Order: sequence, then C-alpha cells, then structure tokens
Amino acid sequence: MTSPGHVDSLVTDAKLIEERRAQVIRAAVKLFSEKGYYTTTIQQIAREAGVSVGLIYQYFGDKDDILYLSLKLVTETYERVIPPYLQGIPNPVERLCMALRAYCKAVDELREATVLAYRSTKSLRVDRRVLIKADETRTNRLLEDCVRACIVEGYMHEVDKYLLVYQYVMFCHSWALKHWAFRRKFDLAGYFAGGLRILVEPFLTPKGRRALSASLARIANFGPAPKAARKPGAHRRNAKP
Amino acid sequence: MTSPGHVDSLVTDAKLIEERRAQVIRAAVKLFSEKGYYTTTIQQIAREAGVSVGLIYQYFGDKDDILYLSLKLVTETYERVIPPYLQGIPNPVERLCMALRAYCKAVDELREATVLAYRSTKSLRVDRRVLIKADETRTNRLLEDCVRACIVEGYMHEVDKYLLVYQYVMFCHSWALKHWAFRRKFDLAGYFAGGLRILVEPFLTPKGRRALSASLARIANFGPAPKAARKPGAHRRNAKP
Amino acid sequence: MTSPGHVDSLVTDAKLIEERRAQVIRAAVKLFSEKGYYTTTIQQIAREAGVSVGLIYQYFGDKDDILYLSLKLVTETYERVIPPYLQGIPNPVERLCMALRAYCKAVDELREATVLAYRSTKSLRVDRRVLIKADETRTNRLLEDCVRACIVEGYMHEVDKYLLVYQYVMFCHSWALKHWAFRRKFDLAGYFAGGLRILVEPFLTPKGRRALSASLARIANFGPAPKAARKPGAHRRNAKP
Amino acid sequence: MTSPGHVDSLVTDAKLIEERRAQVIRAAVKLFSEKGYYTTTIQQIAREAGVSVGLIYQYFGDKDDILYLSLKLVTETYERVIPPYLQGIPNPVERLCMALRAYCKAVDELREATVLAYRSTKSLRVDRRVLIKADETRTNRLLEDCVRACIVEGYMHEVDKYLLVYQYVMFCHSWALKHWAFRRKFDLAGYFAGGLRILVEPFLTPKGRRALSASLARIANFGPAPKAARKPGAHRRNAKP
DNA sequence: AATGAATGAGTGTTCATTCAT
DNA sequence: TATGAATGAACACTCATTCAT
Repeated sequence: MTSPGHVDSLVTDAKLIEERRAQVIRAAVKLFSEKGYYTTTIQQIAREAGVSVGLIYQYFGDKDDILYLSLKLVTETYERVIPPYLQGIPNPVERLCMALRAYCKAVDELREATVLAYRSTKSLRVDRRVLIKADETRTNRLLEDCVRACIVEGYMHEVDKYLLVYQYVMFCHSWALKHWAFRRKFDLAGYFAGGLRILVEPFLTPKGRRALSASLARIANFGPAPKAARKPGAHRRNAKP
Repeated sequence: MTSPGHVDSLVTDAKLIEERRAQVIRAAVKLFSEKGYYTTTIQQIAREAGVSVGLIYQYFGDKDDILYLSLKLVTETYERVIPPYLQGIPNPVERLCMALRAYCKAVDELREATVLAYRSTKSLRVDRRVLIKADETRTNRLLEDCVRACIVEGYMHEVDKYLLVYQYVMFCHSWALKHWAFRRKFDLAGYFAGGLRILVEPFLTPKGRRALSASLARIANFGPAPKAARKPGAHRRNAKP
Repeated sequence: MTSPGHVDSLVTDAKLIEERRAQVIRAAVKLFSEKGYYTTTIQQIAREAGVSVGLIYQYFGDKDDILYLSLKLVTETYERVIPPYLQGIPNPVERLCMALRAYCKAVDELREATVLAYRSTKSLRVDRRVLIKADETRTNRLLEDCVRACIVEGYMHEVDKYLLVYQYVMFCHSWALKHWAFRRKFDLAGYFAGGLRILVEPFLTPKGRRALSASLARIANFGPAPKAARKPGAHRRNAKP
Repeated sequence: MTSPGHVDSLVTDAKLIEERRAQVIRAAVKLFSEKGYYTTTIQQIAREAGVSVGLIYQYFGDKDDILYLSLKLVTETYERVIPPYLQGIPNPVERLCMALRAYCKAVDELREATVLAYRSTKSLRVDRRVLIKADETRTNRLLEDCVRACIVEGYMHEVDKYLLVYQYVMFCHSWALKHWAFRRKFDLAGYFAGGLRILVEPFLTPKGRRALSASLARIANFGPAPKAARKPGAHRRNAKP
C-alpha cells in the first residue's frame, strides 16, 4: 500500500514534521549508536530528545521508522557530502582524492553512526533494507565516476573499478569500524595519507603521480567542509599542473 | 570476580560440557545469523538445538554467554583455519596469498556468522568485547607475519604493513558484509583473484611478481581445506619451476 | 454535585450547543455502532464529524458524556417515535399493533445503534445507566397502556401485562439483536406479521380478533413514519369496518 | 492457517492445558462480567486467577482468545445443559417445558456471563463470532425439535416454529438482560411460570393443555440439575396420569 | 469559538531466567 | 543431569485529555 520509504505522521504541518523528526532522530542516532537499537527504548529517546513518548508516535509510525530515518540520515549524509568537495576541481586524480577525503571525514564525524549502520541495517524491515543499500550504491557510484575519469584520461592504469571502489569504501568505513584499533596508530589525516599510498598511488600512471603530488597540499588539508561552492578563480590557479 | 572469558556451567563433566555447548552454539550461531541476537529467543535456540531451555542454563550462565561463545567460534575459526594452509610452504608470497585464500574461504563458509560478528560484538559485555577484538588482532598478526616476510625477503616493497593488513582483512570480511553487492559480479574465486590484483600485486617487487605467477595455479585452486598437513614432498615438487 | 443526566459544555450559546452536539453524536453513534465504544477514539469521532478534537471537549465533558448522549438518542427515539403513530386511532387493538409497528420500524432504522445499546449501556457511569433504563421503562409504559386498554375494553384476555409487554419489547429489539439470523428468513414486514400471530392474536378475544382483522391492512403497511399528526377524518374513514 | 476456533498454547500437557485454561477463564468470566472486556486487564485476570501474567500467555495466544473461550463457555453450557433434562421424558409438551426450564436455570446461573455475551460477542474477531453464533443456533435447534414434536404429535397448533423458538430464547436471555427490571417482580420460578402462560399455553391444543397440567408439578420444580440420567422407572411412574 | 500538537499514564505482550520435579 | 512450566520486569504503543494559539 504505502511505499517502503514512506514514514507516516499524524501531524500535517510539513515544517513541523521536519523539525520534530530531526530532533528525535538526533537523539535516536546518539542512543542507538551508544547502546544499540534493541536496548534503546522509546522512553529513552523521548527523554534525550526532550519530548514525550506520545509525541514520537505522532511523527513516526513505529520504532522501525525511527531506525530507518536514522540510518537514512547516515547514508544520505555520505551521498550529499561528497559532491561539494568536487565542485570546481577539474583534475580527476584530485577529484578522486577529494571524494575519498570527504568520505573519510564524513565517517569520522558520524563514526558511531557508521558502526550503527553495520549493526542495525539488518534489523530493518527488508523492504527498507534495500533502500539503504541503494543509497550506498549511489554513493559508490560517485567514487566510481572519479576512478573512471582517472583511467579514461590516462591518470590511472586499467583496474577492476568496481572492486577498487569497494576497497575505497571499506577503507573509509573501517575508520569507524576498526577505530578501536586505528586510534592507537593514526589520526584521521595519517590514516587518510596511508590510504592514498596503498589504494591510490599504486594504480596511478606517471602522469597520475605528478597530478597527485601537485595537489597533495590541498588534498591533505582536513579543513571544514565546503558549504558553498569554492570560488572558480581560487581553484583555477591551483589546478594548473 | 571471574575472568571475562570464563563461562559458567553447573555441570562438572568436562567432556559433556564441550559436547553440549557445541550443540547449543551451533544452533545459536544459525539463529543469531538469521534473525539477529535480540530477536532470537532462548526458547528458539533450545528448540533448534533439540534440548530444553533448562539445559541451556546448565551450560551457560546467561544469554550473553551464548553470544560470546558464538562470536568466539567465528573469530577462533579464522585464527585456526589459516596456519594449516601455510604449513610446508616456504615462499612468503605464496604464504601470504594462501593465508588470504584461507581467510576468504573461512569467511565464505561463515558468511552469515561473519555478518553476525559485525552486528553483535557491541551487544557483548564490554570486558568480553575486548577478548573478541584480541582474537581478531591475533589473526591479523598471522597476515602481518606473511607481509613482513615478503618485505624482508625482498618480495615486496616497503609499505605500511599495519594498514595493508587491515585492508586485507576488510577485503576478506567484505565478501560477507557486501555479499549482496558482490554476488551479482563475482564468485569467490573471481573475487579473490581480483583482490590479489589490487591488494597484492601492486606491492610486489619483480622478484615477488615472479613468485606470484609461479604459485598462482596452486593459490587459485579453491579446493577443500587441508585437514592434515600437506606432505613436504608434495609441494616441493610443485614449487620447483 | 451535578445531576447525572447533565452534560457539561464550555460553550454558552444554547443553539450552538444543540447543533454541535447533534453533529458529534451522529458521528459517534455511527462509529460506536460499527466498532464499539472502546475501540472508537475521540480522534475518529472528530474526523467523522468534521470537527477538531478540541471542539469536542468544548461540548462534552468526557468520552462518557458522548456515549451517554448517544444511547440517550436511541432510547429517546423509541419513546418519541411511538405516540405519533397512535394519534387519532381509537381502537386499542389497532393502537397496540401500531405501537409495535412503530417500535419495530424504529429498531430497524437504528439497528446498529440498538445493538450498541445492549453492548455499551454497562460501559456507562452507573448513575447514568439508570437514566437510560428509565427511558426504556417509560417506552414500555406506552405499550403497557395499549395492552391495558385492550383488556379493559374486552379486546384481550387477562394476561400478565408486564411480562407480555417485555416480550413485545424483546421481539422488537430482537430484530436488531438477532438480525444475523432473521435476515435469512424474514423482511421486516414478514417478521412483524409473524410477531402479531405469536404475541398478539393468541391473547385476543373474538372481539379483539375482529378488530385486528379490520385494521390489518393499515397496520401491515410499513410506509414512512407519520411526521405530522394524521388528520382525524382521514383515519375515521379507514377505520370503518 | 489455523482454524478460527483453535486457541494456541505453548504448553503441551493436555491435562494441564485444560486445568489452567479453566482456572483463567473462570477469573476472566467473572471480571469481564463485572467490568466488561476492555476495562479488564490481563494483570487483573492473572491476579484473580492467582497466576502470573506470563502464565496466561502460555495458555492463550492473546486477549481475544480469552474472550473467545469465555463466551464459548457460556454458549456451550446452554447447549450441554438442556439434553440431560429431556432424558427419559417421552411427552413432548413436558420435554419442551423442561428444555425451557433448563435454559432459564442455566441463564440464571450464568446471569452476568449471559449479559457479557451480549456485550462482547462483537468484540470478538469476526471469524470467531460466527462460531459463537453457530453454538446459539445449535441450542435453538434443541428447542425447535421439542416444538416440532409437539406439533407433529398434535399437542400444539401449527405455528412459525422458528419465530416461536427465538421468542423462547429471548425469554430465557431476558431473565439476565432485564434482570434489573424483573428482579422487583419475579423470582425465577414465577418468571418461568409466567413465561409458560404467555409463550406455551396459548399454542397448545386441548390435548396439549392436558399434558401440560399433568406434568406441571414436575416442570415447576426448580431443583438441582440432573447430573446423571434419571432412572427410567422413576419418571414412568410420574408420567402416568 | 475553534484548533490540533503535546502529554503520559496505562495496556497487551514478550522473554530471560528460575526451580520443582 | 534434564525438563519445561512458571515468573514478572520491561517494552512498544495507544489514546483520552489538555492547552497555547
């Protein structure tokens, strides 16, 4: 009847729905991440969000809805966060590295939530699980495009793009999944730099390697996310080989 | 009081404990893998194992014990399954590849259980979580030793061993974690071959590459696991050319 | 404090109270009849009535008030609907039959609501239950008066009036209560005719029987209810043997 | 999948199921009768029955099951209680009266539960509602058989058997439904005697009237129910005059 | 006068755990 | 040692009622 991605609300005001849901999901992500889906109660979410239990059920149909939107928040963040990093960057190697950096940074900021996704996607109703997976696939495609461009333009040797991209994805996710191990060895910048050396550099042509070292300064700079698009002039200067 | 790795039993006969626990854990791994830890009930485990609820509580202190031993089964299998594959193999490149193959195969055979480990390790009491992580670390060390040997003996360029090994681990685990995506593209042999190309080959010296192609026939053969140690003569013959 | 029959309203305009309450009660009777008192929510009543939840609480003190006025509507309809049918009819046998016909017709038109009364009167606050029962008693009295006249004027043998009247009442109510059984055998006219034969005819004197057959044509005609009083002349003509 | 009349239990011992269910149903009938289905909680039933909440869910699937078996208890009692009263009685008029007496007595003993049936049958899942109605229909058939015998054997005039039987049924049920009104006028024996006069006598032939007055002494005696069959000799003696 | 978002006490139901047999 | 009936705390979810606008 209703599509699997739809979440019911008894409230009609769209603005309010947006607000309240965000408020509840924020609390839910926090608690689910800390204690897991099943051990977090609706009462706890309500308390954390500073609302009543009843209110939650005015904006969500059931607990599964809350989990769905929580995971959706994560997967959509990944997807949404990468493109702004690529805007105005012409060189495909730099684009690839930027995408990876954006992904890593997003994972870092949603570290607990990323682990949550691995823990709890299977707790979701099946029809919704596929929606979450579709999000992941769409994000992968962003990376795949970068890799493809690298190869087509002669910056990278021929490789199994699909597999390489998944290796990239796992590299990014691992920053969350294996943080208990990595935290003792790396900070995010170090981890990322190591990743480039293992998962990007080996596949670059000489031309690709030159491009990489030319843009390394920009790539390695883990600053704040580019909210607005970079100014065109700024990057044109940098993009010169 | 008791050590975190200890699991209480009201029964004293060690042989019986071993047997009964195996019987229950087998059922638990199956159900946990299918439906998750929290949605599997003790009643269901008892039914699946063909025993009574009461009996379970004679061999396990509580539900956490069952999860712990279930996860332990997985991590210990990984650790246990690799060494026999290395026995009698002197070449470090072949050893590395064999270790990876063993790991991949183990993941393939415990695919659901591997996913379970990612879902449910956090549901474990903290003090036990670290034991499971220690198992993983120990398994990683097996791979690390192979990589180190490759480098020391000049088969591989210098790399961040730690990071590369984790990339190997994630590659193996991904066969389970992302099976929903990979199944459409690869069978296990294809997946493994692709992995070698991306995660091993690029780091080999010319000498390493020669070693790899020399042993490729053996490596790529996904036969049954070596129950007993291979006879030394057998492999030496193969290793010659 | 307040009398049990009183229903509080925050609104003062009497006309408005009348209107709004009727609007809400209409919706409530429909829903209560369909789904029962406890499974109908105030939200649903509000939606059905086309008003807001808040408004309902301006015209009713609580849910019990709504049920009370819903049941009151039923019992008062019975009481109100009979007298117009008797107006201008002098013969006591015809009057009795007319009263029964009116009752049956009213039950038919409030079939679901009649069942509701049997289901839900006990859900009412006790002090109000007795008011509903008093309504029923008053309606019974209308029938009792008819029976008494029949006996006094020699149309009917001596009988236990009280018991006979209750038998009449149950006959009428049964059209609703056992409609699931009767629908397969009778239409309302057939049911009513059968009732006369069993519950009226046997108690008539020969004089009574003559009166009955003389008026049977009029009695059996299940036309629309007499909104206004019948004109005296009109029926006198018909009443002529 | 499962038939509507089936009630699930987690317990396997049939004897125990019987016992425990009876224990719970006894409590449920009491509470449902007093306070209604919806306002009675499972907790209250458990307390009244002297068991834990959990136990109830080992013997019943859900609250609807409890209601079903509660109502079933009532309708099956009606059906079960009549035949023993007829055993060894050859005269059809006496049989009819005995059946009515048995029914009235059963209603008297289940007075609150009878009201419950009228209140709560509609709260039942539809598929079960029809089973309850089927029970009622089967009980009616017992009365219908008596009436038919009366007519066939010339004790009663031709009548609409179906309608008359339903009038009998409503007469019996009314002792519970309208007890608030009748209690002031009648005891059970008086009510029953009045019923015979209104609903049986008028339809008897002279032969039937003779039979009735011959057996009136036995009929009117509201003694304890005949657990075992009456001895044939005993009644033959009485049946003589 | 009218709205509908917000509340939270209360419900049916589950399930890990116990314990008499 | 093995059983499975019994327990009751805890949870997701509902809905009559309130109240700021």
